[in-house]
Amino acid sequence: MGRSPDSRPDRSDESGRDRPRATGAVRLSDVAAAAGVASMTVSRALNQPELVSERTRERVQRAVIETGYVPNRVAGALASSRSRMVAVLVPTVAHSLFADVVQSITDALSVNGYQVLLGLTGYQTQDEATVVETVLSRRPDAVVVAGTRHSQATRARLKAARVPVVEIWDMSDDPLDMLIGFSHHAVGRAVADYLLGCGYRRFGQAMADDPRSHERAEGFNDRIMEAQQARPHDGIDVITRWAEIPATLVGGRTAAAAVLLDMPDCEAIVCSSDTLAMGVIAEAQSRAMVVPQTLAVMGFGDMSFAAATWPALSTVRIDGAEIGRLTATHLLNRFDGGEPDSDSDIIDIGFEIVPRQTTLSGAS
Amino acid sequence: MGRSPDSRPDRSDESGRDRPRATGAVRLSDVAAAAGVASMTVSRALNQPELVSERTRERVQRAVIETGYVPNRVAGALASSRSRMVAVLVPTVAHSLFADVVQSITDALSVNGYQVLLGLTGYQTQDEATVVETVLSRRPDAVVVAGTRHSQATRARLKAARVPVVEIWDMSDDPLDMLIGFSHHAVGRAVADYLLGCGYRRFGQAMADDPRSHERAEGFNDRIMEAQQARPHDGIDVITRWAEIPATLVGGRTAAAAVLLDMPDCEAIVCSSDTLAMGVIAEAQSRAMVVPQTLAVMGFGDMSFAAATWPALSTVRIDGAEIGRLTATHLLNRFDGGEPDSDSDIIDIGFEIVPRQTTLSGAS
DNA sequence: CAAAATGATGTTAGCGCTATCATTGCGCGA
DNA sequence: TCGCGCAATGATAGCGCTAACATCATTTTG
Repeated sequence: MGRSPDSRPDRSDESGRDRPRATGAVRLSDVAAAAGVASMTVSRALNQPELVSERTRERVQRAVIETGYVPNRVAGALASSRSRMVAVLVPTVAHSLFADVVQSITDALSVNGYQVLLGLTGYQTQDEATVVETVLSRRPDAVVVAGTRHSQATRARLKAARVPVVEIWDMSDDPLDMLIGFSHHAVGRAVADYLLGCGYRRFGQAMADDPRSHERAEGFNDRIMEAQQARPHDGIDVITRWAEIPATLVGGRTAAAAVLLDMPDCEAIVCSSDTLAMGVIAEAQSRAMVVPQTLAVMGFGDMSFAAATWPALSTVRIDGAEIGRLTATHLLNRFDGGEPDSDSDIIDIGFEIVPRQTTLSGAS
Repeated sequence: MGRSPDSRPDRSDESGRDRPRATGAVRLSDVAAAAGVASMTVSRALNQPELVSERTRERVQRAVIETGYVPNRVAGALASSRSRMVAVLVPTVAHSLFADVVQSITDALSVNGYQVLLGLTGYQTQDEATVVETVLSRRPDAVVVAGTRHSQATRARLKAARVPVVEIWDMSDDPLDMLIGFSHHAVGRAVADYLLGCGYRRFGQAMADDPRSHERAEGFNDRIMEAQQARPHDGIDVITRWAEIPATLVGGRTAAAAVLLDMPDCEAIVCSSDTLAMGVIAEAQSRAMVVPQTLAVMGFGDMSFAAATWPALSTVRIDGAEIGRLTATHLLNRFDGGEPDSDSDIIDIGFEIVPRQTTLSGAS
């Protein structure tokens, strides 16, 4: 045959490489030449060392150092259809709750040689669809995505990708695959329960206008309505005002002002984040309202500053790092051949009400 | 020839694909078959649409939708040696300063089709070397790395990678390539200057034990020593105590306690982060010391809570988002063929002292 | 002691895309 | 009318690696 099927000779004997250097980088075959073995043997020595004799392994290791070889995992991923990348899609990392999750996923996965491809979806559903398509084009071995409310297109794409998917930071009856989060609705109910228990009756909500805050607000309102029906003459009531995202102190002040305008006798304001809560406190102080005696404030997130402010902020704690750890564990299990199992693949990690000084915990 | 050199037929006419589906995913050639054109034409229609006639472009677009094609950029990256990924290496994202930078780099790059590969280096130099090697194996088109103090191995690897490198969050006389940051030493001096101007004489430092905090402490001490020499009888003095990383409130309290043990008449404590500063304030309040009358406190970072605490925290503001934006702009310029230019490729974005209520700004 | 099993290494054939060059068709000026 | 330039498209040959199978030398086994 004039043209041998081996159109790309890969002489691995000492006579050396002969394909002209295409990219300037050291390739597997260069290491192979230096070690006097075949490329495949180098590949094995690096990726499945147990299959290679000790003598060869050492020679290869020496050759790797000598040549300064850095594997090209792009090529490796293409050849093996395993990219060893996990896409993590969150609305933002400039928000310590999601940042904690990203941090702990990254930490846990990196130990096992996986890397994180970061996708920031913003708070708009249509952005999510674009980001999902973009990250899927990298053929990640798994996708972690915040939230359970996705567009039909997003769901279809994620399913078509045929990779493990973990939805986090939320609960749902109908997860795509794995689900590790908590119920925002339950948070709202629990907060209402707690504040009713403290004896408050007239509530404002200062909530960021994102889907998960909506759900917490809904849970809160549900519980309040139950209380209204149980005790119709107690004057229990709630109004909700929405703040722009991202949540800022100023947004909190504005929302608090709106609440106090429409409900001047409001006793407690519930916020969708600790940051908004700080703004609410600032607004209260600027009106010479005393927190919590005149106005109670409840945050969400238990960010690092919540315990340190004065008065210390009552809030709801979510263990984001735990979500990240569990996510990593479950993914590694799947990569390791573990089968989907709807029992253990849906985890509600719950939450914790943290009463501090911005709410009066007097018995009702 | 029995074996045509085209060992992988890619019939693009309507008769259809014939390589058996290897991975189950839709390939470029499937789209080509559906559109009745060659693979290459589809590739062009997607990546360089201006080279394709409008009629063809539309047919391809229809075929893409019809087949549900998601490009495989792993293959694309291998073929073109351009991955359209930028590696971003920071110590942590669970810290709003770095999170802001990551957020703004990601935002700015994603508009141009680039994605961020996240590498968390921790605060240890040896970890950095490993992370650098790992991310370089993905052949990113650029590397963004926090800090300028790298091991020799790291520097060598980054240089060998022959990609643009941006060092951020720091200043140096000897950058690897581009540099966008500020001088920690100058921050330390400026803080000392400011506090001396406020009339304080006896200083403690509660600093996290990381390289950049060390540099700020050094700058602070340098300025203090100058003041001592200028006014030897004023009793100007400073002691420094180190807190563990990550910086926490408790770390701040502990460091403050250590300072106050060794220098009971300390007038002002300078911290390497706002979080530590909150801890210092907490410790002061627990000792019934009044901030700022008995003890002044200075933070670093101007995190979201700094303005909202009581008393509001005096601190140093760094515009992390601006670092991210500039980084993205400079990288995109390079990708676009821009040449290195040592004048514009080294940017000191400076910082800002933000006096609030934890320091007495009385004239000295 | 032949046959089968095992361990170590090598060979081949792609993974799905794009750089590059080749080909085709068409308009246009001399 | 002929060729030239240009625009549009196609064919070919890899990018650097690994899955899968092939080979060969030992070792084990009945």
